[in-house]
Amino acid sequence: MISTRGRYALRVMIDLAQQKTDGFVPLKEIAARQEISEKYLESILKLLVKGKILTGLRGKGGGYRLNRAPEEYTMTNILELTEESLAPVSCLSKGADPCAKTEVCKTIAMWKGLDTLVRDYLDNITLADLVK
Amino acid sequence: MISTRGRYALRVMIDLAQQKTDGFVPLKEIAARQEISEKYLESILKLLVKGKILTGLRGKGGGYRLNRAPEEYTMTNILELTEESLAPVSCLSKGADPCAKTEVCKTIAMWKGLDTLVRDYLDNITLADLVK
DNA sequence: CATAAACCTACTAAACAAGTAGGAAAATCG
DNA sequence: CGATTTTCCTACTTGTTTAGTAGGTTTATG
Repeated sequence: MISTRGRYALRVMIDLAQQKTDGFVPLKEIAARQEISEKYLESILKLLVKGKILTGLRGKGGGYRLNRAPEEYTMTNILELTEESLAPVSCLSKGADPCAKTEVCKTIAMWKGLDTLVRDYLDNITLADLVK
Repeated sequence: MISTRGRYALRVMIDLAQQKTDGFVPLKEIAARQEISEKYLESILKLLVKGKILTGLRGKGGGYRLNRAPEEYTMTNILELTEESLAPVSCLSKGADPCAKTEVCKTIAMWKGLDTLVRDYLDNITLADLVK
């Protein structure tokens, strides 16, 4: 289940993609438009900056800006920064300790199939698709 | 992300489907085979009995038994009993309070698409497929 | 130098996951 | 009946995560 964090991140990205200016947009404005607490949003934007999908600029005239064109962001790009893991089961998470029962596990193929299905779906939707 | 509860439930169902006897199988045996704590497993089996996919019989000679043939159980049938919700976002959960922003939400179509995708996938895998 | 902005650290409250403990009720068998 | 086996039921614990808050520091502009 995608968390509030991920859904908010997505809303921010959409908000930024919709701004026609190519300047920096202050958090305050985004928070107001999206009706999300400034402080909480701040912690989410920090993740997006750290993940290099946004740039933040301090000081007067500063704010946040997309690093690429909306077509260049997939849902996976955005959500993997906030969600820790998009895998359906923990043993398929990136860097998970390998399961001792892999050999006898009757379910792993099913989970891998689901993982691929979800990932393909999210990889093929871009920010531009949502803004349209 | 599917919880331990859900994964254990699935393992139990597979375990029961693999028993050739059509009698009742005591929890103790399942727990031993699956290497899961008896007490924890108990709380999971309670959910499955409550959800009517297993029957429990008390007393000597008692235990648990599948209610239907393995082909008759879909993954959704099993997982929805332990997972609270299989929806990708909370506003799509059964009985969720409707989102006030539905009208303007740019993401709902994407989430519905994902929900359908996952549900179709899990609806078309049966317990029998995993036991094979 | 004032102001506006991102950045950073720390804290809180509530919910949930995973697991534990102890006993009550029911069925069987001698 | 009475011992045993088994599910059923209630309650507790412990750790982690979510969602959010608070307050201050750094950086850039005019």
